[in-house]
Amino acid sequence: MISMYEKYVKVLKDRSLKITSPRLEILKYLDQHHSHPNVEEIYSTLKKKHPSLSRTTVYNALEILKKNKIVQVLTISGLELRYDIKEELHHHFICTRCGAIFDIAISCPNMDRTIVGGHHVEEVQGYFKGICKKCQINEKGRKDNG
Amino acid sequence: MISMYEKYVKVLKDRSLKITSPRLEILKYLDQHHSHPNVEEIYSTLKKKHPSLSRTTVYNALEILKKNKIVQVLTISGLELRYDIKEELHHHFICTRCGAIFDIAISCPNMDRTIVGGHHVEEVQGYFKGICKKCQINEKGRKDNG
DNA sequence: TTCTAAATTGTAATTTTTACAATATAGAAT
DNA sequence: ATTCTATATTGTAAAAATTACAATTTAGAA
Repeated sequence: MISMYEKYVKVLKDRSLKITSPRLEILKYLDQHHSHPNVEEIYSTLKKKHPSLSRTTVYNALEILKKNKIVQVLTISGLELRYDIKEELHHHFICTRCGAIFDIAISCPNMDRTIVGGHHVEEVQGYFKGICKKCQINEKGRKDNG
Repeated sequence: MISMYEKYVKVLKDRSLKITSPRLEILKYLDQHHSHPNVEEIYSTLKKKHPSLSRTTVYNALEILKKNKIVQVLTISGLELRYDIKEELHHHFICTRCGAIFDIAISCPNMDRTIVGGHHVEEVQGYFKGICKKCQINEKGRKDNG
């Protein structure tokens, strides 16, 4: 039987990173929850099943995964860092009402740029901020009902 | 003689905001320094000429100016918020080596979008991260010299 | 000039992230 | 399998950015 961690082991092995339980758990969490969680969400969720987990370990592991381009860091919130498993390039939308972050799959000619203004580009992030679909409906209801 | 603050008074008046010394100074600072400063830079610089200024006032004033769309907040750093007087829409580049932020004037079809993925857009930010022109030269020199 | 809502100020608390030292462990070498 | 070492984990404490809040001051209207 193939372990459910097999794919995450491979991801780490491919980068010559040590296979550790916290790293596997964090990778699995990000792979299964595309809510762009912050550190606290990852930590508190995993802590339940792995009481020995340290918050610092989550920070350390995410830092290593970021450096190895396995995860992506979003600064969209301005309040805290949010994390995402790296897949195809895409933009993001954050709702200023509920805080939810959504992937935005639109074509963008500037996404693949390797140079802008003479500077060497290593990462491109497109952020949209506003009110999400769901919150618009709630807001409408609130207004309609006084 | 027209005060050098005339234009900032107008900006505030146009939004029915009270004309206060901290607000005028902050506006002038942002207008004259397009380095995308953080709160600490604004505060410590203005504090020299206006010793009674409080850090909280800088936070409060920037919050008001942001709400009134007079200044723009950049979350590009992830470490702290950086501020910019709002002018024509443009993207930004941050150097991960020296922290400098540069305006990037490139055309972008997604910049004027008012809806993405069904969500209502109020703000669009395009961030590029990498090594700036200057740091590339320094880095090269360092490598060449061992 | 008087008045009041709003702004400023300073302190304290909160939140997020980093620093660091002690312990534990993955994986290589034996 | 055992030993070894560089690296990872852990917990506590510190740092940095931001927010909360109450007291004082003030802009601008009456």
